Amino acid sequence: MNNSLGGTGTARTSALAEDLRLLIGTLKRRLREQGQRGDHPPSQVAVLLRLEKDGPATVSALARSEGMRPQSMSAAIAALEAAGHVRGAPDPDDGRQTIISLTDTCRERLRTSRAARQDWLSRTIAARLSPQEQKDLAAAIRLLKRLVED
Amino acid sequence: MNNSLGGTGTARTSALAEDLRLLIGTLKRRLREQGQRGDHPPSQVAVLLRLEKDGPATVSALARSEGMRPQSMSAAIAALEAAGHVRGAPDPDDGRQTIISLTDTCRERLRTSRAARQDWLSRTIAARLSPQEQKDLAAAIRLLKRLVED
DNA sequence: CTAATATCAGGACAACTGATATAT
DNA sequence: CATATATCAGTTTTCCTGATATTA
Repeated sequence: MNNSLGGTGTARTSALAEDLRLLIGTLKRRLREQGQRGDHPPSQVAVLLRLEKDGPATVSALARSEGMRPQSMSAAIAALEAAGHVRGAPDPDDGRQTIISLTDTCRERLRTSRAARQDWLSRTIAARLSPQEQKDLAAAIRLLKRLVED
Repeated sequence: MNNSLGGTGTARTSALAEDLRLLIGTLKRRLREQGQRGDHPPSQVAVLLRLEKDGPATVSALARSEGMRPQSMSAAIAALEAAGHVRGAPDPDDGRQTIISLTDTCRERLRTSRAARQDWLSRTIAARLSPQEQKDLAAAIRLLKRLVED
């Protein structure tokens, strides 16, 4: 809280933070390069991930979750439905709503794409770090998790 | 290279990779939440970062770097110029070209925005990790850098 | 004359706002 | 009747392709 760079930590903490920030950017980029998603816009991919994580939902609920207008979400859902990634079914209890859910095909594609990214990282860790270094990395991950808690 | 999950590493390596992948995603998200960029589209922000990193360049060179058409880059540059973020000057040696460079104001904004993200991370490290844990983290960062080399 | 640079014109797409039909 | 859901219509933005003027 007294170095000249305006931070609240020591100079060594600042250097550590810069190293970590740049490293996170690079790792994220490398992960993204593996196992490409389909050619849908990011917002549509986000909808698929949301459906996978939270289960079936209505158009309006999805729009709220993704910070989009319901009209835009309708169009996005229509595109995803045309591509066979989601399916709509009328809600038996509320005739206004349509329940959107992932198709099994899409669920499998998401799993495969995730596995591709995961496998690259897994292979790289196995190839470049010794068993002891892997233990050290596991310990470091516990430290890093503390940084994002709460 | 013989576990049932189809990976090439051991089960423990796979678990490590999954932990790390999720952690990277969360850290990246937290960093992004700090110090928001202006309301320019991502491709225009990318142009600013490119100019900051590599120095002044022509419209065509920028278009090649960012994987855009020169016509689209022209429009992007016009928007950035209207916002006072870049400035164009004719090339004295080649009358066809216009050299695009960052304004001092923009360079300062980029620095400030980066510092905001950096400071959050720096403060969090200082607040949540003991000096010994910070040393451990520095060692772990050296390990992680090996994963992205080459 | 050929190649490179930048721009003008028009189109496609994904987000937006406003208005409307249907169901609770 | 008031509220919520979904959609129809039109606009804005950002990318694209095709064609053109200028300079090397």
